[in-house]
Amino acid sequence: MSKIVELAHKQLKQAVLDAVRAAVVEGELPEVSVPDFGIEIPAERAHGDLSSNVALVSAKVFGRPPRKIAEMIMKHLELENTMLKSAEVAGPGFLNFRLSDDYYAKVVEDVLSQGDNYGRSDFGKGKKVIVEFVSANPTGPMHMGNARGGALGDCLASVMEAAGYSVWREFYVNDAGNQIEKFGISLEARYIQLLKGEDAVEFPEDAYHGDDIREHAAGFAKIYGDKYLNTDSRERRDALVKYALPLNVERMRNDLKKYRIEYDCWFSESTLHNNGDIADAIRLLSERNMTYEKDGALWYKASENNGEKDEVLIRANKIPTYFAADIAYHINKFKRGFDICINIWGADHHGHVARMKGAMDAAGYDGSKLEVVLIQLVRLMRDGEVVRMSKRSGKAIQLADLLDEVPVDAARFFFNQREANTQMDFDLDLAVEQSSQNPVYYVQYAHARICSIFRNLEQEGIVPRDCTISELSQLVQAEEKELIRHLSLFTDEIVESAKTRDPARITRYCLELATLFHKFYNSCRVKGEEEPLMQARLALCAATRHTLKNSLSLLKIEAPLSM
RNA sequence: GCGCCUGUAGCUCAGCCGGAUAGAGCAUCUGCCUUCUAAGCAGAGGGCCAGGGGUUCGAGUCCCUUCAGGCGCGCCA
Repeated sequence: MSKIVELAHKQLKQAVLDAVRAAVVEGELPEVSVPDFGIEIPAERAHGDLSSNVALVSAKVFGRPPRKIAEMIMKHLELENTMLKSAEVAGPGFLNFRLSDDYYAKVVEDVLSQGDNYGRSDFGKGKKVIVEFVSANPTGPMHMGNARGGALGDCLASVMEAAGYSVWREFYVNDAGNQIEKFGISLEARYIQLLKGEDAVEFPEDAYHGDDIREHAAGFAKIYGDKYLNTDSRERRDALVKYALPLNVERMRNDLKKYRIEYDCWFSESTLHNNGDIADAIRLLSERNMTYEKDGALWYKASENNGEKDEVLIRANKIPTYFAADIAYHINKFKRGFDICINIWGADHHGHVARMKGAMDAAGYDGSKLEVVLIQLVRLMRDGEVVRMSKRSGKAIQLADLLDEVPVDAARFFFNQREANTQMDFDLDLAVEQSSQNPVYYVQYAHARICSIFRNLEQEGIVPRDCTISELSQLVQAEEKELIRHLSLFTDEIVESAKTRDPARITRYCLELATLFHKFYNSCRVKGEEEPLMQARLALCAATRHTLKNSLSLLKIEAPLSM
């Protein structure tokens, strides 16, 4: 909470408790402790600025009707020296409070004094958080799910940073295991087909059919010619993978960079295979009596640790499973000292969540520190119909396809409009539309409008100056108060967003802020007002601009100076 | 079959720890530019909160149940 909001809440709570005490002393209420009560902002503005349900929740312990209790508290309320102006009893027993004008003035002053830092807090107390997201399979291009996961994961990371966590962004590169084997088989088949004709070998049905595989094979052939045509298959595949994999990873890195995502670390799964981490993890589980052998494979007792059934760690062919590697990877994260490990996964992996957490417990780590945010399917919509095919590849839509059509600002905003765990349709027509219907432009327009006000006044030689609290207290119109009230909630919104791991709250906050500014703009003029009021409104504009910019920067969306 | 998620206006979605008359945007209709950006604002219509039980001062919100949709239940990742 911003410190002004926090102070107002504290004062309200104290005033209520003092009033209850006074009523007890007078013998009007029995001497029992008041249950924890809430302070909230009433949906209906006529109900005041803040409202408390203290009388409703304490009806039982006091043995009086809520309304009566509210009236008693009201009678003893002492609001002097607080930022609360008045109070009244309403409805079934709510106590409704009004905030003083200088409360609003202080909020504006507070925002301005914090500037680019407004909204940041130390809620997270510097706890170390790792957010692992996208982690797309490096055997091919990234798809729509990765696009959504990227926008959400990156924004969640930013939000947690702003909420006072120490955040680490990581991409887990699955450069080992079965899918790499399949990648090699696919490349090999295309390589041979390229050199000896399409009919030379049959392309395996379950291999990767994308054009990117052919392109890699061609690129490889250009360098090595037929050098690997007659070598041992193993050697050939390894060479092909060694050539193509870095190219794929590099492409992902570039695409994500275009998408404004940069990682602190690209963590290779292969290092876990090579440095003994996987063997160590399996040994650890075995020592803790969590494994057994059956049918030539080594099994992990998942069913004893939150899993639905037991899982194979080492196949009969002695190759560890993906699950084994993933256990080692997460142990590695814990060993690196992260207090919270957040993974952004596709919802199709949800079956994996409980057993992964269970595996951490089984290995002697705290599985509850591992959190998974699941992302549901995205459908791309054009003209009201689902788009399945990519124009460029004829296959599934890729992240790169999306960015060909949709500005990064729009893509990032749209993906952050919905909670992760709900299916969403991405409206292509809307995302590219440069009009008020497009929410991104609506928000950016508000920012550009504010900048324009400053430009215009500057041309007339008017320079914004610091205002006194009493000058800022002239901001008393309904539209001004609503705007300020929303500014005051920003810090809290970020904290809430971090707590619930839900960055979608930020886009909603931006939209609401833009709306309130547009309303203010239409009903209050800045230019041409008396100097003190004009300066006070300029201050409000500046505070709004900071808050808009800060919230957009959490989403890594530009705040344009003009449009 | 079992498990997870979802169901709120014609459409897309909010609804905070259970609070007062359930809110936005889009779409539809009506107004507002000689004054700081009309990419804006003001107003109107539109609801069995999927259905049914329960918990309590009070339920869109919590519990049970039915229905509908999505996903998952590999020595795949």
